[in-house]
Amino acid sequence: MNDSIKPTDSELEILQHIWEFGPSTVRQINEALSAKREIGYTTTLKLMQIMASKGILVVDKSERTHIYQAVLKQEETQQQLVDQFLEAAFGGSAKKLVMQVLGNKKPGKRELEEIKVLIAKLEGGES
Amino acid sequence: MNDSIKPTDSELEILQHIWEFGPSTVRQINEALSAKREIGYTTTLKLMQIMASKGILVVDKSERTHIYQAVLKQEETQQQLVDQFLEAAFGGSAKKLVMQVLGNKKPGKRELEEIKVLIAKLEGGES
DNA sequence: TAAAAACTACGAAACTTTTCGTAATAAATG
DNA sequence: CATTTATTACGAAAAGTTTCGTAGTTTTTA
Repeated sequence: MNDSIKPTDSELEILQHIWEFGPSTVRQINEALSAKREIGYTTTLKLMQIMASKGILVVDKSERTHIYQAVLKQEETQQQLVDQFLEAAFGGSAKKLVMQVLGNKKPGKRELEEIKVLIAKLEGGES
Repeated sequence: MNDSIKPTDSELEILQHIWEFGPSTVRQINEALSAKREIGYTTTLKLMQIMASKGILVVDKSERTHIYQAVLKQEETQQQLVDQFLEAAFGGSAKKLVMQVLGNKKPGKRELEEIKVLIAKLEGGES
């Protein structure tokens, strides 16, 4: 049931690009990564091939230029990542993580409003 | 200035024990870890020695049984971890992370209250 | 005091991740 | 059509992480 994945940091960089721009080619991703740091084309290719073999990405090979897309939805993956991070870094306490983030990253007024709305909803929809 | 560390998952398990119980011996930590998973004593020892060599832990060798403690405060380390995680998994958006955590972990009423208090403080202390 | 238990040190194996070079092939270009 | 460019496949090196065995000491125990 619990096929919890564990993308590495490099893999997350790739996922983030796919989340933002949709199914992508090796070249597109390599160009995005190259903007941030030096990385060879075949390095990116290999990373993506490994991600496919792990079942993180799925490949469309119908054309010569392969197209990679994510198997899981962004939200599913992020949820797993949050769960793992919460456990590893905050002993599982969601409250501590939220307080830490709010206290130190200081979101703007508008974002705080959205968060308050969500909290109100959570308190209203009493479980 | 920015000596950003990157503890591995094993290292975080060890840090969490030290955060909770204070400076510890290898035996104490090994017993805690052993409760969760199988791990040999010398494995734990080696991990802690490596953490010391990386500057994550500092060792008191004045007695035969060495005592290890964390170099950075829990909050400092967690802040760095949050920063890195935010960047790697949520493209740096604190709001998205908070919304995701609140939405899926559903903290209890009391915890939500604490969070609201913090938000009120953040909104009051207008920047 | 002899044997057992507790510790540290150290090397190295097994894995994983990251990186890239080389080769083979297909497509585009001059 | 010959050459350059784009693409995938593959192997392997380099670096980092995790694991543990063995050896050498010191301490405790029978």
